[in-house]
Amino acid sequence: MANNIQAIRGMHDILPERSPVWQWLEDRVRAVLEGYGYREIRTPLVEVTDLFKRSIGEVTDIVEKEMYNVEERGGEGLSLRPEGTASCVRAAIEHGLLAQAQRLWYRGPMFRRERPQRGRYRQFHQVGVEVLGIAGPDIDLEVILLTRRFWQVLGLGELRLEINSLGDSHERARYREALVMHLQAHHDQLDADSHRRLLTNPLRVLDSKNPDMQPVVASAPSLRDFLGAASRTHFDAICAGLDEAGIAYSINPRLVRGLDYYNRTVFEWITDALGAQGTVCAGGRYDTLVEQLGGRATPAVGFAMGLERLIELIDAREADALAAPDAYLVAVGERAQARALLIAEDLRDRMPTLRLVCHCGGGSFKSQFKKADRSGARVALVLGEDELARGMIGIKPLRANSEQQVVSIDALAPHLAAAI
RNA sequence: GCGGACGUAGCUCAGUUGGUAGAGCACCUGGUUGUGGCCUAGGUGGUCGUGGGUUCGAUCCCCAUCGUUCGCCCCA
Repeated sequence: MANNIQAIRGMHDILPERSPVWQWLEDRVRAVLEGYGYREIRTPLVEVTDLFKRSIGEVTDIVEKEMYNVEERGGEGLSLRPEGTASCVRAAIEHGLLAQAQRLWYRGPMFRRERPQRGRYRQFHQVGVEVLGIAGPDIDLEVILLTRRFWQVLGLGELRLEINSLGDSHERARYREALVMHLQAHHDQLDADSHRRLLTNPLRVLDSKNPDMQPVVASAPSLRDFLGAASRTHFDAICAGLDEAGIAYSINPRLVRGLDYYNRTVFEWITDALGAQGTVCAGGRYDTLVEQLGGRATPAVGFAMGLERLIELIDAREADALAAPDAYLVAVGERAQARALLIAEDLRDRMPTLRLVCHCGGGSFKSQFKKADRSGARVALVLGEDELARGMIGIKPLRANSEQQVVSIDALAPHLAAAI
């Protein structure tokens, strides 16, 4: 291990043993998104640093200390994307997508130079959705319904939904002032983190996990009291919709956001199974972002979910079973091995969807059968020198206790089709 | 970024009050078996994360470093 190069901190390989779950997750998620008419958008992993400064916010941790910046000779600063929304909006503006409403989704790796922990990695993967150009609360609701369907399809229980409204930017600004005043009045009761947050993101103080902070937090003014009629109506409509759809949720007035661009609706799906990194999916409305990035004012809602966190909640058995090959071709003896490759090719020609592993590299019947078992294949095709001499090949069900069937090599395909 | 824990074969771990290490699973070979699944005999495989220090001698002590992990911070 001494001089070996290893993957860098917080960035991990997904090994073949694990990839079936990833593929299963990605396939199912994609199927749901297509079922709602969302279309995939793929954007570069690298963007001009300024894009993230202007969208996420200059004073956020992400921008201040967690971005991977890359140098380009004589050019402007570039960064590995720490999230997906900014790129989507940039692309939508750049290519005139905003002429009509857009339901977009994306997936891929994101990069944040944080201290790694379970559920928090320096390269991690998100699937996200961005709906651009629809203002009403019905689309907020659709997006939440969509996420609930994810959990149904993925077999996840035990996720709870928390929602809140941040109001529009004016309401939020007024609240922020009131909150800062309150916090300053109790300055001596704040812990070090909260002192810092007072300057950077005062709303975050409400989120404090320090029990000593609870009195100050509890006596703070409530954001809800600062919402205007329009914001309230919007929020109430969503709550009513959730009720009708039978989605349990709790309104968490302290649910705020680390990213600057959110307004009105914010929501999070949370699990207790992952310790400190329990938020599996989070999103909300960001009606001012498009304009902020130079596009014409366009309402927007979206969310992102962390795939590593979801993977931890998924039972991998079904995925592993789906990933197994249909058949495993066992061939013992030099001539049989050489012939096996050709037989396998012929089968793949005749059965385009067949998943067939042809054993290579020799070995005894015993060792080859062992591998066939491991592969999860339903049947083994058995080709020994004696079978080969007679132009025959064996079809033997694995796992089940049934008899080997010996058929002519020329007539193998239909027999194999019947056996799997 | 802050504080704590951990780092021994591919995997899960045991162990040495300091004298260069073991088990189970996996892998390879053989026996038994109706050519694999059970059972059984044997074998390969580790400079005990890395670098330095203390010591006659360190995997076990000390320091540093890298990595993982728990909480904080942050967030998906």
